[in-house]
Amino acid sequence: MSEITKTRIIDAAGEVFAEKGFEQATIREICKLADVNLAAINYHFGDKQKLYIEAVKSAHCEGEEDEPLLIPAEVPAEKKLYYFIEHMMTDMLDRESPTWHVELMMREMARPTLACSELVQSYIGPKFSILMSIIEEMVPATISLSKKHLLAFSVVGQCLLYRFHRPIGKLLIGDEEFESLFDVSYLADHICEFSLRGIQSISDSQEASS
Amino acid sequence: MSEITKTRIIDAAGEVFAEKGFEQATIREICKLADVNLAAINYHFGDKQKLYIEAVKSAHCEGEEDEPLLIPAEVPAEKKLYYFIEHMMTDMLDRESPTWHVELMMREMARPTLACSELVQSYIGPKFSILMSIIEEMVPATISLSKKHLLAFSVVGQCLLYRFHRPIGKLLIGDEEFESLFDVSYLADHICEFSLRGIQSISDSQEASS
DNA sequence: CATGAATTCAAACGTACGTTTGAAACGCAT
DNA sequence: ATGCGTTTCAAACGTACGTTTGAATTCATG
Repeated sequence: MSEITKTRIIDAAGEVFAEKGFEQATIREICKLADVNLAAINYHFGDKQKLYIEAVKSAHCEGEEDEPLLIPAEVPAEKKLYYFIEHMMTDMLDRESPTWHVELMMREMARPTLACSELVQSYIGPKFSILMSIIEEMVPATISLSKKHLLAFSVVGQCLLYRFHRPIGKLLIGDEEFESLFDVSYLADHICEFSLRGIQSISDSQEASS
Repeated sequence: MSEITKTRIIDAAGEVFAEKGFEQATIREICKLADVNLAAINYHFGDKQKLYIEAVKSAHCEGEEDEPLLIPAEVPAEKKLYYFIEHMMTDMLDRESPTWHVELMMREMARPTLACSELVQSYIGPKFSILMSIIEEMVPATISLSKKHLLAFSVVGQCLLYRFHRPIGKLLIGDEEFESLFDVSYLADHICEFSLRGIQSISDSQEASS
């Protein structure tokens, strides 16, 4: 029963894969970090690829419980939207050095591999469904599903920018200025207010045309 | 005078770097595509890294002239915003297989390397400035620069989502549904309308508090 | 304690990569 | 045609990688 070896390898692999990506990570570095022999990866997982998939799986199994997104049903939809955005931004940004679980999932989002579809199914999909149901509370029932998808994408697009294009942002407006914006609740406030009006706008124009 | 060799190499390099990224691209593949000898890269550029930087440079020098963004000064700011968004979306999405110039710049945005700062300075920066000046036409002068930056980020965040997270989108809502949304002017319409209200919202709340 | 399967280990294999080399081919002024 | 700097070429070098191997070790079970 050497499950402890397997988990040590997965932890080390998650860390290294998160930092360097699949191709740039080497099993030698992973094994050194896990303090196991080189051949252990082949023995326990088969090859590098299978280890990677296990690491991604582990990323969204362990990571999810961090602070689950539980939104009280009785609050108005506007407040739910704020909770959602704030939770998403916290997950992505609010750590000194984010745990490899998040980092690895973000990497998988940026450049999907085989492990991606499962990640979408068991992690991203459920979150997206929550957002969709919040949006559905705010728009008339007559609005088409496509329009609601666009609204959801507009919300998450604003959030993801700060995760995926941070270096560009710093180069664009300067390090200090950009970092000074980088307060989760400040950003969440902005995105939420911006989006609330946008959502109203679309549902207004839909009602007018129906 | 073997400038033609250099340009053949840069073209091939741009293509391969765009498709596979810096690390995954091999100079052997580049040389084969360019139909030059292996040693040509070292002779003309020094090493792989310097070739990459030259390729990125070339990407935003040649690529820029495609269809320059010229917005007539007399149209209302709302229309300027639409032009901007539509131009950005067209650049990023509206090609069967996008020219390597765009692809390479997008790759550099997703994971910046040494070549990034120059890309920001000479390509992204100017575009961002245009967006900022459009926003400045729409908000009261009293609004802070930070708030205007947030507004600009909200606009481009919505646009970039469709470029960088297309595979996720397809997995989330289904291939056909997602691709059916993928019409540049339809998306630009949505993002523009969504953003116009968002921008108004922020400037309203600013005026109320000032 | 003895036995056999499960696990670990050091070492090596084969391959692919970026880079270097030294000679050959070319272009061009004399 | 001769000589010389520039450019191309086939071949090799050194290194790092994923993977494999077969022996050594550990461990549970009888």
